[in-house]
Amino acid sequence: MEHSYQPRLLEQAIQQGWERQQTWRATEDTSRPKYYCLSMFPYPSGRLHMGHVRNYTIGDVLARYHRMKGFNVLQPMGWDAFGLPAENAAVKNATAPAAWTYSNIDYMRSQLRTLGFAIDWSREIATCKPDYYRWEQWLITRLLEKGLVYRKTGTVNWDPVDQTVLANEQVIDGRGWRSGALVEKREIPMYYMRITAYADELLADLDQLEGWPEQVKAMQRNWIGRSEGAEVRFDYAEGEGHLTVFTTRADTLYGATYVAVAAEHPLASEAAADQPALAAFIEECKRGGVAEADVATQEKKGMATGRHVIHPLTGARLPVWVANYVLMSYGEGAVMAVPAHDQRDFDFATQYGLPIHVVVQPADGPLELPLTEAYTAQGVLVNSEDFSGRPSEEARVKMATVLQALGSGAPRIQYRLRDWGISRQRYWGCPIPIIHCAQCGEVPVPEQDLPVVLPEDVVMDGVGSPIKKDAAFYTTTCPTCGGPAQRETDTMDTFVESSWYFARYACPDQTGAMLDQRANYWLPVDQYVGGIEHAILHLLYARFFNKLMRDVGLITHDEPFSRLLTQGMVLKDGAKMSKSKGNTVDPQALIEEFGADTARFFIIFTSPPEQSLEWSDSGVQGAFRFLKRVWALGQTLTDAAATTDTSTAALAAEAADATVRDLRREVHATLRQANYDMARQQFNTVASASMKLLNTIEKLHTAGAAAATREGFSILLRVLAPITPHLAEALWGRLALGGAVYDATWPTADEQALTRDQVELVLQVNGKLRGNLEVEATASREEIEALARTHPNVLKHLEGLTVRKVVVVPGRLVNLVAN
RNA sequence: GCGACUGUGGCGAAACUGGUAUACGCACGAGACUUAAAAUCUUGCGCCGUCAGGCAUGCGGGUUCGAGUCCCGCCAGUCGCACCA
Repeated sequence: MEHSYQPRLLEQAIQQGWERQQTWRATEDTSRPKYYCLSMFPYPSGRLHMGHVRNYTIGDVLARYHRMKGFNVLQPMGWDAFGLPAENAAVKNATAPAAWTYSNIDYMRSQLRTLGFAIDWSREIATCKPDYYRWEQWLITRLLEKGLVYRKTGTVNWDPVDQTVLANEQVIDGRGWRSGALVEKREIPMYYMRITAYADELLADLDQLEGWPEQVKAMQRNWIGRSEGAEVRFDYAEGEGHLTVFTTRADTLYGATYVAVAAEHPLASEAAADQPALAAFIEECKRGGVAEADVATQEKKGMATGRHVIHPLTGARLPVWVANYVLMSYGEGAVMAVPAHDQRDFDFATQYGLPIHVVVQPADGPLELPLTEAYTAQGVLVNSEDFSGRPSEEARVKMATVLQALGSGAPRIQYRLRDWGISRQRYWGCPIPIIHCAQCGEVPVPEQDLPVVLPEDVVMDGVGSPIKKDAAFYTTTCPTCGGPAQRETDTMDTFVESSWYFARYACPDQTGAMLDQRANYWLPVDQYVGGIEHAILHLLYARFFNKLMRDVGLITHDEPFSRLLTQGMVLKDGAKMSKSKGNTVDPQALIEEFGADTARFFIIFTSPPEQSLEWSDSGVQGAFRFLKRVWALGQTLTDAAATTDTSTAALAAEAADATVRDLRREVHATLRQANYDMARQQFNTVASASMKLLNTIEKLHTAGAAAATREGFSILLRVLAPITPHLAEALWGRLALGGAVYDATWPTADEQALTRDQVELVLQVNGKLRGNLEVEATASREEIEALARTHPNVLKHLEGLTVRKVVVVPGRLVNLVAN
């Protein structure tokens, strides 16, 4: 028998056993409740990083725990395999993105296997494979027919030197990352998905997601940004035409002193035609990237266009300004400015000497003039003709009605959410299944011609996408008229693949349809685990796709993820691990030195799952030390295993000893707490509990209580089974505790063992700790109070004072309030 | 700039509904075993104070018999902001 803990050998043997027995293979089974446990699939960047290890360890703990609780568990894994890094690597190493990606997948799969996750590998998918993305293309063609996919222009980052579109992360301080050239905004045609058509449902259904963190739901609500207000039409004072603005404060309409438009607004370019200074200013506004964080933090600037619009109620001529803080993508790209009641407008008006008209005042009196800041609260209207004297809320509604009667506006609901631009001008992505025909326009690729396969054997030269230069790819014939036509050469945003993979895991081998009935068995995902950085975009898009798939009749449920756990980042020296900072820890080296169980235990123990985790090499040592102690005690107990009597009678006989009884109570109290923590997903304290259990069991062992020791150890191994599955399984087998630990029943605390005759109370005088009191568990409030008043240290602190009140919290404390 | 979150010993953290602040670890000190070291085991460990006791959960207020926990206002850090995934 081997006595020292040798995790690598042990773990390999155990993993081979799982593979032989197909232990994690999941099949539909209506006799048990199902539990679909999903961790966000990785981008195959080359090697696993600690964030992956943490993510998948948390998911694995949940999967294994639920299996022991009697659930039919599915835990799949796959690869988010399209994306920009493969193109960058291809240019750098002169390889094809496909080859690089596949070799990364092979390596990372082997890494995942050494970590011992309970994954059903038979369901593995890679999104860059045609048998996956063909169904995404199929859905897009359906959505095109339904009008949920459409084409319009969108703004992108343009690098004028490299003549290419840049991702936001490739724009650094307003310059292209390779060329260093100043980036410009440019309008190009793109395909969009009409997510705004689902805005109300995406908002409303957040309320049914009880298993989601409140902060994620709050972020999604704010992102969707539903606001009720009014649209107001301003006719041009010079020439024909009008512009429309959206406002949530129609009550301040009489205070509008100018209108601001985005640099891309048609009126701006029209006015710039004969004004070189204005044209130059518009060019300046177009400099820099499209990222909202950059736009929002830049200095507020504007310039008068010389044009005016007519105020719909007063008929006044208001000047139109171009302002760099107005976004073309929100609303109509124009805002009415009310400096007296909007802080941003106030700042702008002050900067450029524009008038400030107060039209709302607090109910309790007029504002002091001149204003030093905008008055943004609600109030009572003034200087607003017939509306003067009305409260804001009432005036707002009335104003919209009056505008509507005049044909100058209407009540409107506006969303901050914009339609989802899915076109990318890149190679390594899913081809958009559309054919452009001079005769028939844009024609979806017919179902029988799908998939549109992305050629994998290409040369990346760093300038443009290979399929845009590949006539064999883009030359085709029109499916409608048979005439010569061209394929779309843009590919899709990789968020599209990750928006439905969770459903495909249910039936990855289905070649005749996107999904089949197995999806309705497994879905919705019972537990989704992934990084908080995905709180908005990925999760919103996946929710959207779930509803799209529902509405084409593929699935029946409304929401994809019933519960969500957003795990925190892995830090070292207080900073995110990254190559550039040189503070990475390689999971591979860690596993080779200490084994997967130590890595898993450390990660679970060190921080609660939702918080960031600070890496500590000595913490890893501590985890390893603990597992060695478990192993050592397990070895000792193995020898006595066969002869140990663990019957209720044997346990009762041992408990005649007060020390043993107290220790056994501690075991069950710790277990009760661990179960509570497991249920609320606070796994770090479950790991703590396993350490406390070992401490207590060692004392039981020293005390010679063989039955209680073995009972405690069998509890410990089951509590550890989800966290350190290899160690738990090996010792469970050696101690002959019956079957395999992953199929053992999850332990519950013995209520009998938890009962106690005496309880300890805390004594306080005026809220300050002054002593302790041991009383019978059955003692009454009066008895407790009487005892408390006789306690020497309490008497000392009551000297010269009169007790005014006595607070007794049963089982906890007595507080004597005196003065 | 906007939205969301976090802040407790030297360090990671615990404290369920407001009820003994610092569980469980790490680091460190002392001791045992050893020729020695490693490993292992035992033990101590918030700060100030000789004791009595006092002070401590980012900072400033408030509610309460009692606040790490609830409320208000600050400060610092982290995540997201639509073409990184």
